[in-house]
Amino acid sequence: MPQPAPKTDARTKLLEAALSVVRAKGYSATSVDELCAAAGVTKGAFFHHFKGKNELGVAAADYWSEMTGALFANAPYHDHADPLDRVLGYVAFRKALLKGGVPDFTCLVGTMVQETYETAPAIRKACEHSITGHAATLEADIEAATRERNMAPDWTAKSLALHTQAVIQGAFILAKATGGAEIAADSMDHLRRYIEMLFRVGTGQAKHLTDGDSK
Amino acid sequence: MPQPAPKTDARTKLLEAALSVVRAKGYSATSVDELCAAAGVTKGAFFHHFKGKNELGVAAADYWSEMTGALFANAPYHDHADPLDRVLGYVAFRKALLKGGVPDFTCLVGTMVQETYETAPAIRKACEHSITGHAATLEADIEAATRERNMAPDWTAKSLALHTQAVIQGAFILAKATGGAEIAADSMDHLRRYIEMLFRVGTGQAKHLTDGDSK
DNA sequence: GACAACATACCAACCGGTCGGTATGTTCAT
DNA sequence: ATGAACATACCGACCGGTTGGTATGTTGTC
Repeated sequence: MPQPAPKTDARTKLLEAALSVVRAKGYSATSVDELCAAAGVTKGAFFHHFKGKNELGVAAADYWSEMTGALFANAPYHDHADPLDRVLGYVAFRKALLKGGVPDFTCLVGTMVQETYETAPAIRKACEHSITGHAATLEADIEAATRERNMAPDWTAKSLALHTQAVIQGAFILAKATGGAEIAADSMDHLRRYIEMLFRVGTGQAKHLTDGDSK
Repeated sequence: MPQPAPKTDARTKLLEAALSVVRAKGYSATSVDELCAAAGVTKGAFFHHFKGKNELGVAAADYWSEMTGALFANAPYHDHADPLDRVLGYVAFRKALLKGGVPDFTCLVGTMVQETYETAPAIRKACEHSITGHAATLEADIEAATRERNMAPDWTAKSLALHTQAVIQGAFILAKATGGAEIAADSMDHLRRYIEMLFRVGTGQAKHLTDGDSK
């Protein structure tokens, strides 16, 4: 009673509900009523916290950035000394995340931006920020890995970081199309192989790892 | 003799309208009324040709397969003698297609499957068929390229063919998120580089041929 | 008693889908 | 060759449910 209990408030419950419902049904097909029902709150609570559905969309994208940001920040792949191992560890971590049903491991902002990129600029921007912000966490390690090896590649660390996101997002689409994660896992294997090759046979004057395989 | 009407019928006009409207707004956000208005037909015509919205979704995916199938079948990259050149030519062709506004070059079935994979199994299946069918047109060339070089890779032609689709679909998502095609083009460059490296063309050394790095 | 955090009741617009109807063939026995 | 019987393509008013959104409480806390 004197202590305000740490109960989850309606806003958080709505955002949490948005994560699961929108990932399963898409943004447009998710109604406000449905969101309220899933969150166990009423419509009044919804419009108390959000001006409208689109504002919830933006908030959900931001919330997603927060959640996934924490997940990846605390992931063990950062412990590697070699920045390249951190990058490869990231890809392995992404692959390990492919568990459970398709809606459980796919990306909220990747789903949302497809539906809203032309019709809801605010949501598009929030999704862009989420994806590019996440890619940016890889960029430093990629950059460090090239510098450590005195490479002068004809690609930028930024473009490779974004490419990993493209592969991952595309893998999710294939998973949704086939109804399973297997193809997505295969694609991430190809991504891992690509990165390994980039840092072994530099395009240009770079050279690396004269002895055998890493495993 | 009595020729069947040479005018475009309502069904085709509706499918054509679906391609552009759905790619811009998504499937769920596209209403039947809107589709009819864009096609210049009435609602009666719509429900004469399609049992419901979902049946149009399936027909649109099939129509998309038909249209893109013809586009790629007639594309010039098939003329290369070396199957690897055909694969690389395909990637270059996909990159060259990144012109105009984002809704103009993105993929209908990739967009639709994200919204419907859980709620409309028939559409999901049609989209899966469209993507895997398109990937299959690459598989033979990839297979031939490996055989021609006596390679025994630890990846399959099928998985690489599907990986190209993952990269392309993911590139579209990034294009939608950023509002431009530049990042998508960069990602396709990475894909081209990956395939080149897999087959050790360009600056790479073809040291692996009988090197025994396969399983 | 002011204010935030919710709940309840309600609305107008819009949604997918239905339905009775028309215009234009096509078929085929007469 | 005609005309009844039937089929196809399309029209647009209409229906009931759902939508995002609003207006107005109620409740607990400072």
